[in-house]
Amino acid sequence: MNIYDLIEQLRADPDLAPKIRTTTHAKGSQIIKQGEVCGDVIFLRKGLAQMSYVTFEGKEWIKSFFAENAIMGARRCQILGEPSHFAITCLEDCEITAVPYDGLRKLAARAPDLMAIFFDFNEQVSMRKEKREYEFLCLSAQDRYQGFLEDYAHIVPRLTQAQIASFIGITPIALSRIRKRINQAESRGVVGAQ
Amino acid sequence: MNIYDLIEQLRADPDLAPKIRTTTHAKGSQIIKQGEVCGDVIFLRKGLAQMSYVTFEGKEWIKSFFAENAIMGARRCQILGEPSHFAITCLEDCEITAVPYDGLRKLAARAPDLMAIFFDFNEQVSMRKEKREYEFLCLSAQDRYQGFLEDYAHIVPRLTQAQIASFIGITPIALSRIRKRINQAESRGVVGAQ
DNA sequence: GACTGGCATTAACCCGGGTTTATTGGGCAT
DNA sequence: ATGCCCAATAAACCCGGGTTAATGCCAGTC
Repeated sequence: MNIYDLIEQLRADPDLAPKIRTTTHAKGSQIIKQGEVCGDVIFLRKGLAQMSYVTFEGKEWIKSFFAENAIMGARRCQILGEPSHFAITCLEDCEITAVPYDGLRKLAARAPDLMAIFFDFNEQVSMRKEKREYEFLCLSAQDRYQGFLEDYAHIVPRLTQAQIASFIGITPIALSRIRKRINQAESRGVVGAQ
Repeated sequence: MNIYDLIEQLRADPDLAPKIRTTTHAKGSQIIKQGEVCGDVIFLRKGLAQMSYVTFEGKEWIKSFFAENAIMGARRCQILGEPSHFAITCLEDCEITAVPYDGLRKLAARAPDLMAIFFDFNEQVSMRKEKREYEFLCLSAQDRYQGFLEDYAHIVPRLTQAQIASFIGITPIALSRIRKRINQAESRGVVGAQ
């Protein structure tokens, strides 16, 4: 199910339709700011975005990337109405459609097929988070990096090393060292083509 | 909503009722083994259990603890029918009620209030996982330990240091060093009662 | 009381990653 | 071509946590 069909389905509801807004955001701007409340479910039509925490010391740790056709939101705001612990920032110019969560939740209560879609969506998110927990618990930084290159191959070309490092939980310097190690291992291990 | 009421509600369904089994498991035994398929949703009536990964090198990393009145299961098995990446092990003698996920899922599709319960349950799990991701990304081992003591105060007395260490992603030796640091800081900082 | 096994702690050593600072090199505007 | 900015790399140093092995400390049990 792509988000365009889903948004069409939401627009069909007369209560919800007037609350649905489509907007554009320039690269670098923030769709949700850390510490603010935003109860919207955000459908990313175009562009690339990240969710990230900024710590007291001013360091930024990226918790997720989102590309075209993704669904984002701050669960904490949606469910509890409390301020978001993280920000959503545009890494490229973005086009989004925002739908208030409570309206969506009410509609879903009346529309079992919609509830099922979000139920399945939650399951997908759960499984991604489970994998990420596994990687932090059991894998080294190098293993996490190599796993990232595979899993996110489609967006890797659009990211900087610093962004990738922040996502796997290390500094850009440490990532640079890891890349060096990998290159050295490869040049030692691989016999030249001729 | 406690699990006893929920189980009663599930038993009311004639299709599902015969598939519901209540069993006991001795301390140390495994309810789900790593690498095996178990599509059950497991209601923990009594006892204490853990979910954990065992790596190639034989090290065990604990991903969650569950006490009385908790709901557990391997999402991967339930949703995809694939082998579980982790095991569920009893830390005390346990009494559980197991319900097949697909039956539950079908019933939920017909019973919106049940779907809503599981939807909310998923939201709770999502928020816990989000917190855990934050802790691994942004906090030091010491901060994670002190956070654990607060969040899990009710089960801390039932756990060993090694289990706590495994949960926060360090070795028991490292945890012992952290505890020493904390004690020293306290004895320096706190003025005696008299 | 002596033996045993499991848990927690300690010490000694090593290594990966953080920190700081400096260098390189590629885009891009003027 | 020049100068600027930023991403990426490199070098030097430090520290937290892993590893191994030894010690202390109970609680059972015979």
